[in-house]
Amino acid sequence: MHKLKGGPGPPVQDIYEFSLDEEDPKVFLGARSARVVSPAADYIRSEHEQAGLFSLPHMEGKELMEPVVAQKKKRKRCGVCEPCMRKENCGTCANCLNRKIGHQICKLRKCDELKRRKNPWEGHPSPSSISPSSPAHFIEHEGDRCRNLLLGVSRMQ
DNA sequence: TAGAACGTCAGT
DNA sequence: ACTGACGTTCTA
Ligand SMILES: [Zn+2]
Ligand SMILES: [Zn+2]
Repeated sequence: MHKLKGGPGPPVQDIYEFSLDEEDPKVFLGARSARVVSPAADYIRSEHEQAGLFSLPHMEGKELMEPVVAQKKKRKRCGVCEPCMRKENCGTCANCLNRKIGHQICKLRKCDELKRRKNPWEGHPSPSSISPSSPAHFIEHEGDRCRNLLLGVSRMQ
């Protein structure tokens, strides 16, 4: 509801929903239409269909929910970092300029947490070393920073 | 390795 | 259905 239109009132702070489930890289059947990415299953299904071995369910316009699971849940912006609090896009950065095909948020508004944090063991983002001077603990607790800030525990550093 | 393009998710 | 934006893949 009330989104916080062009109100001069600073109090309202686009609070974002905080799902306590930081990351559930496992079972998350959230996909709207179960577009589960199971290459194997998909492949097999296709093969069978094309081979005429069977003609997939005739479920009234419903796609079958594959049990295969997976599909990493998308992370959401923290909502408290500087970029996150920016209210409008610059309109001049590369992302703003090719929003139509780039599908990316304005560079000035890209959440700091989303820029960093991407489990090193997960994807490419491996700058050779995760922070030259940052004990693992820091990184581990880094995530709590935002939450704490929201909770009013801005007693850090 | 950064940036562009694309696929897809997720909120309205 | 539309639209914004994250994640992955492709490309220079
Ligand atoms: Zn911009
Ligand atoms: Zn943020």
